[in-house]
Parts: sequence; structure tokens; C-alpha cells
Amino acid sequence: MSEERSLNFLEEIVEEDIAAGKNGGRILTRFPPEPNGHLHIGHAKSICLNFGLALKYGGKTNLRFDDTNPTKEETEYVDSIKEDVKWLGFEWAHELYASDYFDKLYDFAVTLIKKGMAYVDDSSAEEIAAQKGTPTEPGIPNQYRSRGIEENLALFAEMKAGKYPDGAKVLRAKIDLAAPNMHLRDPLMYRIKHAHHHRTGDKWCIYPMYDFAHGESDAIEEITHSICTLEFIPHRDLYNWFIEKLEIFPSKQYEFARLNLNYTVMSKRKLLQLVEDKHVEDWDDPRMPTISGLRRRGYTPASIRDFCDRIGVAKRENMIDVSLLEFCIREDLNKTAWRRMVVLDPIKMIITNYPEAQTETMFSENNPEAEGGEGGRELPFSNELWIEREDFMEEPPKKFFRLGIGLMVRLKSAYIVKCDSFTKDASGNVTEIYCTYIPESKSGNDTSGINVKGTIHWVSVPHAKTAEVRLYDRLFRVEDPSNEDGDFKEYLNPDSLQILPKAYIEADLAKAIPGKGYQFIRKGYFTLDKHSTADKLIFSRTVTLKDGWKTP
RNA sequence: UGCCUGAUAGUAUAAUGGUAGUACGACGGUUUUUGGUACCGUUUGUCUAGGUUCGAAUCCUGGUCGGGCAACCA
Repeated sequence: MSEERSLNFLEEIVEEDIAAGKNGGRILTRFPPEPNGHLHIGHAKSICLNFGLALKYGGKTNLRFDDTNPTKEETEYVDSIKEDVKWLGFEWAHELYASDYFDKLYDFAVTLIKKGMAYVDDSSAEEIAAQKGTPTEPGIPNQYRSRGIEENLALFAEMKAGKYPDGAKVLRAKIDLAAPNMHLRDPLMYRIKHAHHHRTGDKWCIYPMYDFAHGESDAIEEITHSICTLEFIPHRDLYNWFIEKLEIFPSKQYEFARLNLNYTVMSKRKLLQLVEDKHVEDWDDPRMPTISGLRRRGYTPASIRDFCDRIGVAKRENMIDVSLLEFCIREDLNKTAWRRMVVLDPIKMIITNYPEAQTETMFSENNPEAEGGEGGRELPFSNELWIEREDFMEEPPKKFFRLGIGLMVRLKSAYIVKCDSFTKDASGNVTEIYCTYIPESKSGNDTSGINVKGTIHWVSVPHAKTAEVRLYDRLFRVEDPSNEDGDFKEYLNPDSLQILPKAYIEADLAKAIPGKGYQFIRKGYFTLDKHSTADKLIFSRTVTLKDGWKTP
């Protein structure tokens, strides 16, 4: 245990707080999504941070739904968020909702009114915006700001009772209309919304704003470290103001830079557009950066946690290269995925000196990375094989370690073959390749003394089964679609999905287990798609193998 | 033009006044019945100008550049 990894700035803060005996060394974080959409890889960073910090320092983490805006939130999203957090491998201490605190929040508001620190404003949204001034000009108070405490109390009670229509009145904190921080210019605390809430139903027609709900919820739960993203920095003064004036538990807010990944978009709004405009199948389309999309694509929870660990945490804007995500999933799958042979783009090889009706059983291990190969499976071999079209060239370049006239390769787990000739159709496409095999070169007891550079995969023609294979590429053609001119959708990659209707798979793959990753030798990692059936197998490519081969 | 933030290889991240390190990427090599894996090597960096100091990525001052802030969203 000599490994000393340096701490990120949040870990440093936590360690300092523990050393100082703050909160008796107790650590409680929270992950606070609004249930208005599906979680994506950016949320995974926040989840790993909040849960990871608590785990590391013997604390706990609450899952709290920030459901203060009933018009946007749905139970469906609550369920999907819970599923995703669990799938990532984290357990929350308590499942909580900001809406659980609506009564307390109402009382907090009354407290501030009584202290003369909040008032009911009858102005319209436009008027309030105009009266707020601009970053360089102070705002100006209106006539409602000086309303008496009793009147405010009565009006606020009437707002709650449903006496007023949406937008007629709001409750505002009385702070400072000339504050340099715009968020302190008498921010809204409550607005009227006669809307049905996914949990509280029709009990309420006034709902607290984020700023009046979040810090207070943190305080109610006695959250010690409230971690959020950079754009909330200007809210921190307000967060602290409410806590101080209400004299409640002093939770502290800390901010980190959100994750940006290149060649994709991360905003809920944009992801929603991709779904609605049918550029992708759904939220869990394997090309989406959503947790459900990554899951369907074949990413494992461990690989995503590892990724979040490797990207680090800091306060500067960042753009992470997807190659790191791909590295993480390859590293995980390389150790666990069973190897199988699949020919994606087939061409027939005929072994002219192998008996026509003969079948021979070869053996191949499941995983060369694992102790003992984790067992293996039998592979029927015959004189007719499907091989990959790209493994043969009419005029091979110098370092092409595959097939061409006179060239030899090893058929994985079988014999070495030598290419003798080939046939073409009328339009010049190669149709069949003729080879001779070396009987003494059988895998496992090769006495031929022949060394070949290349090994290729194959599937016996009479024994092959078929499957549809879907190959995915990055969703966008440019690194940062949101930052390009015009609509981000103009930069979609038209070739992000390639469907191969008929690939030849080795028979064993008919038993493929949903959710498990397989390495199709030399072709990448694949997993069963959710639409796959026994009659029609469908495999999706999670990621390619790293490919060092470049045509000279 | 106000306030708040931030700036270290291509991308991230560390060094907390004392040798600028790590990972991914790229490039090259060794091993290999996957052009995978593993292993080894190479490459490239402190935004800028001053100052403090024996010594500055780190502290100070000015500038430059990036991000955020004027939702009855979170």
C-alpha cells in the first residue's frame, strides 16, 4: 500500500474538514438530479464524485430528486434515474425528494417574511426583469418591496390557498437590488403554478424556486458537502444567505467543472431533440451518451467508474477525448470478454486438399487473458470456410500478413493454409479463394516447422449461423457540435450506424447471454442488442479493437 | 464597460516556494496462433510582461485569452 495517489481538490477539502473535526468527522453528500430527463455520462461523473467521496471517507450519500418544478418532472424519470445509479454500482443512504420538504420550506418562507426579509411582489415577470437592472446598472425597488409584514403574511397565505392565478404574484427575498451579484437582487423564492405534481398531486399551487429549495434541502438532511457544477458559483452567496438567515444547518456548496466529451452533445435539451427528431432510436440508442445508451452499447459499470476516476476533477472547463472512454471499456472487456469468431464481410475459402465431406473438431479457449483460458468451445472445421473479405488482396502490399497468391496464414485454432488461386465474377469482385492446408500444422501439435506472420478468423460454411451486426461510430462529425455555426444537428455523422444484415457467426454464439460482452476476434467487442431474438440474433459493437495496422 | 471564475504537452490531471510527473493519444520497438493484450522506448507543456526570493507552475502587480451571471428552469 505504498501507492500514494494525489488528492483532488474536493478530497483535500474533505480531509481538511475531517482533520479540523468539522461535523464530528461526519461526511454526507447527495446526488440531486431533477427528474426531467435521463442521466448521461456527465451525471456519472457527479455520481462517482458524490458517492465516491462518501465511500472513501466513511460517509454516506443521499439520492435526492430536485422536484420543485411540477410541469417538467415525471415519475418515469425517477425510475430511470434510480435504475441507472444502481446499475453504476452505488447505494444511496436515503431516497429523498425536495417535494418531501414543501411544508418545511413553506414555514421557512414564513419565517423570512416575519423577519422582514421576504415580500410578496405583484409585478409581472417582465417588470421584475426590468427592475433588476443589468450587470452594470443597479436595479430599482418597486412599491411592493415596502409592504408590511402582516400584509405579506396574508398575501403569501392566499397564494398558497389558491386565490391567485399563475404569475399573479411571487414571493421574493429582500436582499439588495444593487448587488453586483445578480442573484442577490431580490431573487424569487416562490411562484404560483396550478400544476399537478408527480408526488404531491394537487396539494400545492405554489412551488419553491431552486435557490430556495436546494440549500434548504441540504440543510434539512444535514448534508456536509454539497457538490455541484461551476455554473452554480454565483448562486453560492444566495445559498449561504438563506442558510444564515434561517439559522439552519450550515451545509457548504463546492463546485467542479462538468464533463464535456468530444464528438457528442451532453445537454438534455439537445439529447431530447435527437430522440424527438428520430436521429436516434431512443434515449438508450447505443450512440447516445446516456447511461442507458452506454449500457445498451455494452459499456460496463466498472468501465464507466474507471473513466470517471481517470478524468479527474478540477474547476477548469474541459473537453475529454472519447478515446479515453474507449480505452476504459477495452481494458475491462479485454480481461473478461469471451473470444468468438465472426465473419462480418464474408468471402468463401475452399481448401482443395481437404476431404469434401469431412468435419473435424477444433478447440479454442474462451479467454487467453484468463487463467486456464476460462475453458473453451469446440469449433467445427471443414473444407469450406467463411473468411473476412479484407483478409485477401489480389495485389498485397509488402507487409500484408494475410492472404494473397502464394501467401500463408494460420487459421485461428486450426491449420496453416496457403493461397493458390481465386475466382472473380463479371464485375471483377473476388468470389472464391482456393487454398491448400498443411496437415502437420494443426493447432496444438504443429510439426510443420512453418512460421507465419498472420492469423485470421474463420467460420465453417456448413456449420455457420447468421446474425445481424450493428456497427456504431461517433454520433457527430465534429468534436464540439454545440460550438459550431448553425444547428448542431447539421454536424451529425451520417454513417454513425452501419447494419450488416448477415454476418456468419460460430454456432456457440447462439447461446450468447444478454448483457455480456464478447470479443469477436480481430473485430472488436460486441454485445447482444435488446431487440435480439432467438430467430434473429442482433449484435452491437461496443468498441473496435485498437488497430495498429495501417495500409502502407 | 460590472461581478464571479479559470489558464501546466494534442486531451485531461499532479507537483501546495526546492528535479515539471502520471494517464490517454500519437510514433517506434520486443513478445504474440487476435496487426488485440503485455512489455519497453520516443515525442510534446507551466498564457504573457514585470516584481518578490538564493530559488516561482506555485506568492504579488498589470495585461491577454476562455467560461459563467441580468429564467416565475435546475
